[in-house]
Amino acid sequence: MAKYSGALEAARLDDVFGALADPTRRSVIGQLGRGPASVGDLARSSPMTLPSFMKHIRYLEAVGLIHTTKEGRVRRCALDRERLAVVDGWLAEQRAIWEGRTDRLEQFVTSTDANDPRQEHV
Amino acid sequence: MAKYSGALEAARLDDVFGALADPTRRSVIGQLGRGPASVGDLARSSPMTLPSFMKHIRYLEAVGLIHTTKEGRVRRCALDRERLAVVDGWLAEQRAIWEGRTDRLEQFVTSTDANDPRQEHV
DNA sequence: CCTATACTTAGCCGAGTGGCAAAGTATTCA
DNA sequence: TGAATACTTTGCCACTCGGCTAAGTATAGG
Repeated sequence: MAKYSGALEAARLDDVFGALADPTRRSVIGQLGRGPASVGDLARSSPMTLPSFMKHIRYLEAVGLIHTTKEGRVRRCALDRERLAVVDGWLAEQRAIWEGRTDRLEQFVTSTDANDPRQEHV
Repeated sequence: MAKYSGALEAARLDDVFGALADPTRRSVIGQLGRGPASVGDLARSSPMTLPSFMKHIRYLEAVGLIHTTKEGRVRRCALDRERLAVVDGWLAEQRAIWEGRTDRLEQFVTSTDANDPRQEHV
């Protein structure tokens, strides 16, 4: 789960990409894309035991891709779409590099330290 | 590095997302986006030892994000952009699930607005 | 031929991931 | 009240990851 001190955006990328690197977690994201659901609902489509499944839920929550609330004995999960934007941002940045323009789009998308005159690669 | 038997696409997603979950590897991809480079060139921007760095190179190569060739005593690395398309594909799939029609990057990145009746949070 | 360069191989290590089973807690329902 | 439901906690385990050092191999250059 990557513990950076300064590079916030990089830490988020580590976390989010790491979260997406697992089929169970991607499946959860896919299901929550259709609307909120309880842990039990989500777990039903997975072959693993509940404690194991819960680890994935907590991982996703820690990373900020989902958030959960307890309602009675049920834990309801919902997607936090905006966290996925860092992926789009990174991809856009790469395309900007390929196309030789290291400027506006990238600046906009990775808006963590916008007052930093680009200079870090190599 | 996930070894699936049937689910090819899922395995690729595991691998590619896994590859992107590391800052050293993302940095390599970023550098190679500007053109091919030797292992030494790439490693120079990283604080780690060469053997450690090489592991990342081999990881990226195994996943299909880069390919390398040996020229004399130098190993030249180059980016395989098309492998990154699986990420685009997955994101598009998610967007299709929760928005149904939006596919413009800028709009997605900026879309923290919720004019969609299906979601109450965010 | 000798040396510097550019990896490469081998082996070790601590931390983290991803899974399990068993037992516990808190609600809900009859 | 008592039982079923829906997690939750605890503890264990195998394996991978990401880093290291040390030593080896293969060119390139002088």
